[in-house]
Amino acid sequence: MSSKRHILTAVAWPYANGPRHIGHVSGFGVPSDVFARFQRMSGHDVLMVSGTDEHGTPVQVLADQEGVTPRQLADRYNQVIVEDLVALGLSYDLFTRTTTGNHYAVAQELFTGLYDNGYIFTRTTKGAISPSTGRTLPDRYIEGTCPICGYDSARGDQCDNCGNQLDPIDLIEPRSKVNGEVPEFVDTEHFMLDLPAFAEVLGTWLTSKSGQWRPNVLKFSLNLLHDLQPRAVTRDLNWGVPIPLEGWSDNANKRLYVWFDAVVGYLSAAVEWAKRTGDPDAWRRWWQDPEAESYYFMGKDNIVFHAEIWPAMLMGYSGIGDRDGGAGSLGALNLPTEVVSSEFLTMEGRKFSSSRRVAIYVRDFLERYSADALRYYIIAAGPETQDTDFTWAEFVRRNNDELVAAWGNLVNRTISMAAKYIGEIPEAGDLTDDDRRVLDHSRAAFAAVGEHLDRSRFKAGLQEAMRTVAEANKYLSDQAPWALRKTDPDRMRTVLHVALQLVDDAKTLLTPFLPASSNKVHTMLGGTGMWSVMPHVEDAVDTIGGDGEPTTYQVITGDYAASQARWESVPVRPGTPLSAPTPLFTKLDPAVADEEVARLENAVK
RNA sequence: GGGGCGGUAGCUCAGCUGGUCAGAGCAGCGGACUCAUAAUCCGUGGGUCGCGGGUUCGAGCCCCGCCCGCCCUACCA
Repeated sequence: MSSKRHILTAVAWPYANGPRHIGHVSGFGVPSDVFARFQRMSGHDVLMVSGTDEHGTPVQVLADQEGVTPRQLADRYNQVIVEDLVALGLSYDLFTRTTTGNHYAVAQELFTGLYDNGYIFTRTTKGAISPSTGRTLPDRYIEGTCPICGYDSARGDQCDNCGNQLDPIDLIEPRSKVNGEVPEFVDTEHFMLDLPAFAEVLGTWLTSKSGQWRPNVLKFSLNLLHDLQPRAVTRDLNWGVPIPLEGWSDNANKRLYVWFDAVVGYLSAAVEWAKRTGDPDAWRRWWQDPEAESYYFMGKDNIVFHAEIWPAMLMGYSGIGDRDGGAGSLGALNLPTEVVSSEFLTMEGRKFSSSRRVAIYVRDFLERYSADALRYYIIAAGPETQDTDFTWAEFVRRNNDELVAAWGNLVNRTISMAAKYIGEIPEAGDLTDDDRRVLDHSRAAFAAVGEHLDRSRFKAGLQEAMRTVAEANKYLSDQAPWALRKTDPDRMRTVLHVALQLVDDAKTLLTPFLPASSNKVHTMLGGTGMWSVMPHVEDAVDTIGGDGEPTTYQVITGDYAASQARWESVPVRPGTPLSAPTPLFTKLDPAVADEEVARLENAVK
């Protein structure tokens, strides 16, 4: 902890086919931000990157349905998602998108490197295409009668009635879910990533992570090694990154498969970030220094890409694997230090489902409640190691009893008293054993909470931080400074000094979780300047969609180095003027829970 | 079908490599206090740890079988 580390915080790329719901941000968003903020406060060099994932069939299909181009659709949802993530206070160094010229170039470079080293080969496969467009028709978009049970709405990949896995070519009377036409099964040539060539190196690497990663991620990944198959990296589609090979690059209907380019985003975003800082090689400190660390945050549905496929791509590009060959022109690239996957959030007992509108969108949520209230709930009750259920009643309860009653009220009662009785932060007189003990505990909490956060145990970290809040409330009850006011004013001043110090420490401990409210407390305690810098939206310029003209788009970034926040107890300064505080959080009427559930029921109808 | 994860007090969840591990918070009940967004503090009842076997001196924690939920199964990021 003493030396400065380079820590890449790689956050899953939200797919730009709609607004994101609170399940999404509880998986990748809030935990990664808590981690990044904590590491920055600890003095480390953090690079936190992500962006919207905008290619692929789902975007294309949705765009067709709405009568817009995929690019227009991606633009729209990129914008929505950027606004939501900024509103949540997620401190990306760069949140960009996969449709930039920079991203195209880096994705193609990865492809080329893998190809040159012999890890990508072509294979002719039988695939369904839409006869009217010539595009790949994914299995899930094909419907027909199940050859096994006769169910007439079986999907191409699986029959929902009998549960059997299917091959779309076996469906009786297959039809496209997109437009009803009969799909055509044609021979089509695709590039494949030779995953089996990495089985051994992946196994060695994964095994070395034993005891470090969350066990479910590790077990799951190791198990996948038993049956690695080559995986297609191209599709018949014109919405995506062109294939950078002679004879293929101008094929309008053959593109890199969306997963391939999306996962390269972690690297391309780092490169883009470096260019923006004016030091184009700056990204190398996080990707090529052997001491640098990288943490990837995502939901459990993405483990295979982050613990298996992306590492294989990095190895292949770097010249590690069954076949020899050197590193590509960027040089060898670091493998993930840790893949931090969270489980899923359900919603009042049901799965989130955008199509059935069983969802609470980030935007709707933040219109009515604060970002910190949501952040608090996600960390305190979110799906860190197992699926958890979001209920409005529990949200209201946590907000009212924990945020408002415990923390908000501690801030309020302490500063109120100090402001009313003294008007400034008082000097401490002689400290009693009780004073010293509670101050020691508070200081010790930095190591305890920090240990949890460094190991991505956010729930435990928050609990530990909130314990100091409870201790401070107890301290006030025990010492009763309001009663000392008449009997022993000097002692009262000491008690309030100690209490204010506890509040200040708790504010620091809670900063990674609740940055906006910690900033408020900083100000209330007479602090000036910016305690913990929040992200902002900024214009960037690049070519978009791979075609010529440079365009302006918006990115999330921030000058986080300007933050004063450090992971340590800082003595409060006696004499600092204090004024009556304003409430830190809003208490919610319990009726809110019923209203929100009703709103959800109506949406479902 | 195969694989992964989970099923612990009324509710939401902790319990890492088997031996105070039967816990926390909330809700309930009783009390204290009044500085504070009626907030806070103290005390207290409550569980056959999904079901059935097994290993062990000892098992929520290990093994086997079953039931239920969720996720993945590589063409819904």
